[in-house]
Parts: sequence; C-alpha cells; structure tokens
Amino acid sequence: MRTIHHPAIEEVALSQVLYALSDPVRLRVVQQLAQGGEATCSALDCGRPKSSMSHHFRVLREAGLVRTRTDGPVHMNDLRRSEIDQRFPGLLAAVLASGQELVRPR
Amino acid sequence: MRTIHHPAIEEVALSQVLYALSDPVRLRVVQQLAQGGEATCSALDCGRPKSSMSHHFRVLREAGLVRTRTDGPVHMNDLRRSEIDQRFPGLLAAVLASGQELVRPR
DNA sequence: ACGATAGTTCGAATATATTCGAACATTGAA
DNA sequence: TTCAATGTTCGAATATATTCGAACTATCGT
Repeated sequence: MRTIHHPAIEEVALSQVLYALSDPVRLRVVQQLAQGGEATCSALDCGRPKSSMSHHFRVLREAGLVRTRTDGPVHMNDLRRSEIDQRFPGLLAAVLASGQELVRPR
Repeated sequence: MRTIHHPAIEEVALSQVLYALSDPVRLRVVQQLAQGGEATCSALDCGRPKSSMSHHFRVLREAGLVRTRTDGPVHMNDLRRSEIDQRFPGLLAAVLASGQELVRPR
C-alpha cells in the first residue's frame, strides 16, 4: 500500500474531527480502539465489507484520529489519543464517556 | 411559523450532535451563543442568506443543541447548555475551548 | 513463484447535505 | 389594513458522502 498519509497534529481541524466522529460506525471503531488498544481493520468491521471499512478508516486517518501502520501483512490502527488530547483537551473523553450504543454489529 | 419542535434531551443522539457541530458555520453559531447568550438568527448570519441560516439553525435545533423561541417578530435562539452538559458532560466545554477560528464572516 | 490473507483503490449507484432565490407566514407598529 | 422586518418553506441545482463488488497490491509462508 502506498505511503499512508497522517496529518500533523497541528493541522488537524476540529470540524473534521467532529465530522469523522459523527458516523456511528466510525465512532464505534474509535470506542473500540480506545478500549482495546490497537487493532487491525478487519477486527473492527461491524459486518461491513472490507471496502466500506477501508473508507471509514481513511476518514478517521485523514481527520487525524487514527494512525495506521503496516505490520507485516496487516494494518495496525491506533487511536492518536495523546495527540488529540493535547490538541483538543477533553474532547475524546467526553465522546467516549457518553457510552452510547451506536451501531449494532451485523 | 408552525410550532417548532425540540427533542427532549434524553432523545438527543451523540452522532447527531457531533454532526451538527461539524459544520463551520454552525460551530461558529454555537460559539457565539455560548459567548454572547441568546441571539436572533440574523444577528448570527455570517453574511449568508436567510434561507441558508434557517437551514443551519434547524439542524442545530433538531440535534438538540439550540432552543428557538418566538419573541414578537423575531426568533430568539439559545444554546441548551445545561441540558447538553448534563447529557454529554464536558463535550461542549471541549469543543468551545478549542477556540478554532472556523469561518470568516462575509 | 505460488497461494493465502489483509487492505486499498476504482467505479458506479444511491443517498444525503448544502446553497440560495423566490414565495409565503407571522408579528408589531403606523 | 397596510407596511416593514424576521424567519420559514419550497424547489432545484450542486456538492459531498456512503456503500459495496470487483480488481488490484503488498506481505508472509511454503
């Protein structure tokens, strides 16, 4: 896979972060990464096809929320927790604390 | 104007709130309401036409962020701050604290 | 080099949002 | 009751997002 682009934390825009988090599938992914640590894409699909999940991970990546790293044949995804916390203090905590059941896995 | 519908705070969905806040114009409106208290629609247009602002206020209303009340010939809009704070503690504080310059008025 | 696995990219269909002018509704005041 | 001011609604154009199958790419193990 080509080089994956991750924005520097300073160029992460609040609107983009909020937008990325406003999709139930993506919010669920973020919740799971926050809770369980890094994971592969397919471990977090909610029964959706790979191409759909790839799209969602891309949105999360471009918003600056997730960092993806190639690890052998799989892609490991990690929440950029400390960076986001630094840039937008309290935001992730508030979002994660809401504990809404957002999407049911298929 | 027909009766304006406002969702009860318990039925407000996080996704919808995040989505409503992800638009720069709407985020600016929320910032201004938070800072300056209630305001009319037209006081917060950013040079956008009435119909556009009406749309944005409707999204904010339906997301549960703003309460609109008819006051004589004008519509007064108020951030539902304490209700949102109760439902999603820390969320608005985090969003407002970011202080991003989000949209330039026209 | 081949096969298996994990993701990405492409393309096209569908759905959803945004924008804004024009017409309409509501109110208070002259 | 006519007017001006404030918003809403409608409609249509445009833009943007989502979805998912199919084809492709990269990596590891054999």
